[in-house]
Amino acid sequence: MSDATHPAPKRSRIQQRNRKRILEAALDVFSQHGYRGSTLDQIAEAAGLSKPNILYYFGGKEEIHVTLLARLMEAWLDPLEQMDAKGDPLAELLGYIRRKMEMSRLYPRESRLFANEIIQGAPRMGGNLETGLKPLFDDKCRLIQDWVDAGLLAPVDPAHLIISIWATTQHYADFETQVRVLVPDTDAAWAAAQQHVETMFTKLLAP
Amino acid sequence: MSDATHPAPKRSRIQQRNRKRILEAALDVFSQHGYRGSTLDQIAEAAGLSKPNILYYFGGKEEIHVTLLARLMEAWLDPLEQMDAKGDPLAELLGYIRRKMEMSRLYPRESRLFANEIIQGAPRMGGNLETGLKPLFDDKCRLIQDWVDAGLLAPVDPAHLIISIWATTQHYADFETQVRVLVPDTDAAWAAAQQHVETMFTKLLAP
DNA sequence: TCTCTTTTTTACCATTTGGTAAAGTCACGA
DNA sequence: TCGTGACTTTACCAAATGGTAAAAAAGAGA
Repeated sequence: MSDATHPAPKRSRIQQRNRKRILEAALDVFSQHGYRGSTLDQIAEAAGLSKPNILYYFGGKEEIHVTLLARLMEAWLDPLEQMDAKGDPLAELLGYIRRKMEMSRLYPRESRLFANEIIQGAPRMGGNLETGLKPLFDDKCRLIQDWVDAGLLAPVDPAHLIISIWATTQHYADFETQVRVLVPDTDAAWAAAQQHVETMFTKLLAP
Repeated sequence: MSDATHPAPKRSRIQQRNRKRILEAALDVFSQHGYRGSTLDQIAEAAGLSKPNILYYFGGKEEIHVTLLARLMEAWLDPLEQMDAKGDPLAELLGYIRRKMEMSRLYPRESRLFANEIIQGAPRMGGNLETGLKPLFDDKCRLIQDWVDAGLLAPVDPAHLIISIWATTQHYADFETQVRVLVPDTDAAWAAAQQHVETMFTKLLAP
């Protein structure tokens, strides 16, 4: 999937390097201040490039943001995609939960970028929610329903199960500021958080 | 608790009415676009007042935002405060969960205002997190721990329990855009959501 | 009704910000 | 080494935005 505006299919070494730099810097800035709270100057400084130079690589502020969102969507869907119909239901779901917790710990910026966008009504996500997320979501809901029907999981509403998995796991990234105030020593706390979430869903799902 | 900048303790009828209008409009705008994404002109239009007129009632954009946050903090803490040490542990916690779900349904704008602020590092919350939230949080954590120690609840990490209650309940307000895409017919879905969340925590907490 | 205070409007302003034009500068193949 | 296309910088600009000054209008009390 290449972005809409820049036509070039092959990119020079310099382009690859600088586009990467810009996206990395933009992720930093956008995830911290939101779309409108971020300025091209901030991104430029973080990327170590001049503002006009950034606009040489991207059509504009919005294009950078949209590019980021589109790229991240893939990575975001991946853990759910991995949930396998052929595996053991409870193990598959717990694996999914573990992967999501891992993502919150390793990629909090990405999580906050999405959170910012969704909270504000996803004005720049285009149809990505409908075309990217919804089909996969529906597919996995069906899978979970099958598991429930087969008696392999306790009866549960698949849609709300997935939603509550997102809620609990992403919360640690999105509301990190709050969590840090309330639960000091974030390192040891991560283990406790992981333990808690896994226990919660194990008790919910065990048939 | 009066706000810092405006000294007047008694306010005229007109002032009361117009300050209320402004805060209501600002809640609408801020919760939808975040702090920097919102403009005084937007707020002014939503309030039906001119921009300079708004600045007659509030010292500036930031003061409006801070005032909103401070006011909402009280309402936000209330459901947790109500959790009573003398009641039945499971019933008290489920009551708390129900009140939080209710708040997400009735006051999604307030929830999103907070979410926006926290995600971006709570730059305008001052010490409200430490002085307002933390003491209550710690207090209730102790209460829950007592219940666990007394064998009235299944063993659970109190801090992460509260955090996961926040996560699951607030998610429905904060990520409403996403939920709406994935779960059509929001009316019937609310009942299912409530049911799901209550089941989840009942299974987790039943001793 | 007259006067003094409170509220509202009109006309501005300085800064910030996304974006552009055009003149360099650099890198690399011939 | 030289020319050509890819990359960078300098110098701008127009619009948006938070905020102010001061005049005008509206209330309220005597």
